[in-house]
Amino acid sequence: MLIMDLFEDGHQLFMKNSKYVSGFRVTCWRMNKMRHEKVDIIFQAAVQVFAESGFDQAKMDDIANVAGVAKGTIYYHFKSKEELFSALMDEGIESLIDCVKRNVSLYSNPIERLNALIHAQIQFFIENQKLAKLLLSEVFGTKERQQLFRKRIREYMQLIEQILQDGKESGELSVIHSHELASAIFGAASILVLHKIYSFEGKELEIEDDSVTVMVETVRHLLFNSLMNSNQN
Amino acid sequence: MLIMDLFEDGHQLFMKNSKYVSGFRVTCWRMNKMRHEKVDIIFQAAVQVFAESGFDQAKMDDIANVAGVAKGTIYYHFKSKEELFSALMDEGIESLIDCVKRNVSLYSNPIERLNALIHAQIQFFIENQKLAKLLLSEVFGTKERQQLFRKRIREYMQLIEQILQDGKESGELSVIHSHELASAIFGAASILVLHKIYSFEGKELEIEDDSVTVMVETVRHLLFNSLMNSNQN
Amino acid sequence: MLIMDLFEDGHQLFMKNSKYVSGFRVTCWRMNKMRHEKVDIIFQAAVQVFAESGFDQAKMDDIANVAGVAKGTIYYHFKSKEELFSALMDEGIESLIDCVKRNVSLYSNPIERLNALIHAQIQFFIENQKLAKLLLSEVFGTKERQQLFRKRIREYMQLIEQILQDGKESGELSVIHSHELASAIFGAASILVLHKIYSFEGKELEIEDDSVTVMVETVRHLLFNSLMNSNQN
Amino acid sequence: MLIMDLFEDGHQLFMKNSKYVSGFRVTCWRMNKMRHEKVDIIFQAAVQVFAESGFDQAKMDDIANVAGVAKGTIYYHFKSKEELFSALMDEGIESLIDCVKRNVSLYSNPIERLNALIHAQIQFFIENQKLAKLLLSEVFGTKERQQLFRKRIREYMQLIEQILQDGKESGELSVIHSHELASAIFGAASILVLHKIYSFEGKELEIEDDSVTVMVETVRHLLFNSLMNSNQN
DNA sequence: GATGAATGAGAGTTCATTCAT
DNA sequence: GATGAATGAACTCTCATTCAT
Repeated sequence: MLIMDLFEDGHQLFMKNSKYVSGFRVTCWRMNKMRHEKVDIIFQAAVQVFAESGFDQAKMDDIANVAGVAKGTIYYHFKSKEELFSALMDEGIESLIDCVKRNVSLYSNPIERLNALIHAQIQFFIENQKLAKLLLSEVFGTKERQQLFRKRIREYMQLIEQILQDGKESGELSVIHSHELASAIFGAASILVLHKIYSFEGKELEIEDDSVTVMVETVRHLLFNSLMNSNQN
Repeated sequence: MLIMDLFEDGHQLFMKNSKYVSGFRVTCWRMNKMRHEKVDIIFQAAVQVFAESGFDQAKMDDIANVAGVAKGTIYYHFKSKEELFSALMDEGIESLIDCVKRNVSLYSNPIERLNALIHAQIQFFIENQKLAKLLLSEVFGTKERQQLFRKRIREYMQLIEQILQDGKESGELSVIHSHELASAIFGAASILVLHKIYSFEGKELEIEDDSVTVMVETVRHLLFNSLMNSNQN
Repeated sequence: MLIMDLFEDGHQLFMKNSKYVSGFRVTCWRMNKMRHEKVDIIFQAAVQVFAESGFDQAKMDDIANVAGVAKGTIYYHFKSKEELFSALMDEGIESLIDCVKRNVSLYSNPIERLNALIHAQIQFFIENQKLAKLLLSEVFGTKERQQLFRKRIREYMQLIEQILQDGKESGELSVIHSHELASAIFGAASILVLHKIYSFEGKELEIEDDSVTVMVETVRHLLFNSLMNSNQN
Repeated sequence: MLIMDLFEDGHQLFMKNSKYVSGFRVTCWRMNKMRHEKVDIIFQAAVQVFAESGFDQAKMDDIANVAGVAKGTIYYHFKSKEELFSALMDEGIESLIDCVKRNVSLYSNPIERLNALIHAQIQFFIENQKLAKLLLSEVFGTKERQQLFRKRIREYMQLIEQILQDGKESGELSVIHSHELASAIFGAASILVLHKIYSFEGKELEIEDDSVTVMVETVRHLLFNSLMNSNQN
């Protein structure tokens, strides 16, 4: 029996009732931060424009236009383009971590926890495709600013690493180089989703789409099965 | 016996005698393109500057300074910043594909081929860290230009996918969703290396460094072992 | 006997009991204009901020902050930044003129009147250093607005000129080009004080400071003695 | 006999053949700095625009228009508005100092030297009226940048002070508080000229104008005569 | 072939002013 | 009377690109 079948029925992601808060859809029953309404409008516009064009190409004018406010209004609420972007990314990464933590915490078994993590991460990225693009395209760059994002992403990877180590200690997981493995797993799931998103050029990938299931299955297969056929031995 | 031990002695990467051609170290006995000397100087400078700053932040002035040529000279050889960058990326991706193909072609067994691919890709990125940064930070973005790079990266992923399918057909590999799996594998290896490169902040990661072995082992473990301990059954 | 000894004991400046009214210290028993309290608070803040930064660099935000009122409140009481500034300068110049007139009027002898004027002007600038900076840095500029200030400063210079002409007519003063002389005298006293104020960078020059006496002596010496030694003849 | 008659015939200012170099008319047979032609054009335009509007109100666009170059050209030669302005002021103050030094050095007698200084300064300001406005309106302000100008102006005042002290020591001059006196003399001559320039609103004050003589006479009278009539004793 | 001074469209940012509350 | 969020015109500065030499 494949481990990937383990949760097929039982588990429910903490993603119901998700709603847009401050630009990207925040899932997991996350508290709505109460915030000035205009700030939220700007956040949403910023996510869209930054995701479309990347940090450098994004113009404050465009963000203002999309938000339907004057350019000055953005600067009334954010000190600079940089700060707006950072606030965005911080909130994004925090949301990812919150969401995944919440889903993982439902299980105590490392295998189940890892499974939940994979599922949550993929689903989070699908539900927040703009953020996914932004995160993964801006997190790897050499600019000063991007070092901060990598720091925060490392926090997320430590989540993974912790599960791996727990499982190793309890003997339930077979793990070597847990630190490296964590980033490999993060990379596998992230690039897979990103690649899928881009292959849809234009249309948004729907959360109900079968490909979500396919992606989850793929990563689970990678983690919990050997690609070598057992009848090879 | 772990598959990852399979090649420990025997196989030799096609990476000996690598030399810098046009800016990034090109491995695998790749033919030196014969080119105008100035063009090569510019290429090398461009790789460095683009890798340091990303496409948007990189200034033609800086490239000219690093290259030690006048700004006009760059424009004599390249139509635009865009074209210079594209030429760079194209050559980079082509080098990656060449290198990996050459190493994979040494084996006929899908498992060994996959193994060789992993090894080659990781080593290529370590030997060409600047290119690695550039490739992975510029390939995921929504700009027009980046779509072309993704197209070329997809070529590389198809290399992986082909091996997976061959192994599936021959019964040697246990594969589902080979298309998705290919990008997951690419992502795992890429992000792992990138993460390692960035964790060295400042110093360059040496090819002799143990961490290279660690990274190869990590990906192989992910591919060829189940993270579930067999004694779990 | 030097004329500069003439008044050493006897005369008392009209500057006792000076108090701050509308931002700069107003001396000479000047009537407190009864004014809306908020207006005075704003005036005081404005003097400070304008003196620190000059007209152009001064921000309405800063004035509002220093005053502890909302920006809108300033606009409720003053039509514009320009008007606020003009009101300030007008009041400042008016204070200077009032103060000097009052002190001069104590004497009937042109020499004594001139002497009193010098003393009063220097002391006024020392007691209102911020105003002094503002006055002298904003009065000489080519902007439209500054022409108005120059006009008012000319009023002050006419005070000087009148004394000179009176003395000339009565034969008590030896004067040529009284109009030009008036501005030279104004310049000598003003720049001397300003230079002194700036040489104290940071600390405020105290009214009790000896340098006040020194400055008064210096200008008197310039006016009432020849720099040529009499034994030169 | 009045000292102000002393030089009426004999002395010749080092101001013949003056020509514009880098924006303001440089007198005193000063060497033409050999400089890129465009830089000079920009300098001249900058002097004009800065003198018309002051630093803050001056727009780089205007300078570019007046100079007949593109805005970018200014930035090709000067790092910033600030730097352009500083270069201008530095050169201006240096020119003043050079010119005055040269004229003063023709005489050995402190009285004659002081006389030459007055004459040279007034003539310099008349020949470089734009610079005069700029210098005197920007030198007294509280901005960081202006502290540098004051420092340089102090250099000039030290020239005056040195003459005063020399004369005091040789017994030829009757001086008290030479430091303060120096700035008073500077102020008298400067404000006198500035006041005159502004009173011509519109037309340029010509160097041949009688008022130049009047101004020189006025300051000399102030210095070398007592305003008190001798028959007062 | 190579140069680098010149260009100018375009971007981020500032801030006096307004006005609904 | 007082507020402060919102505005948008205006400004400085950047930098890819051009072209005369």
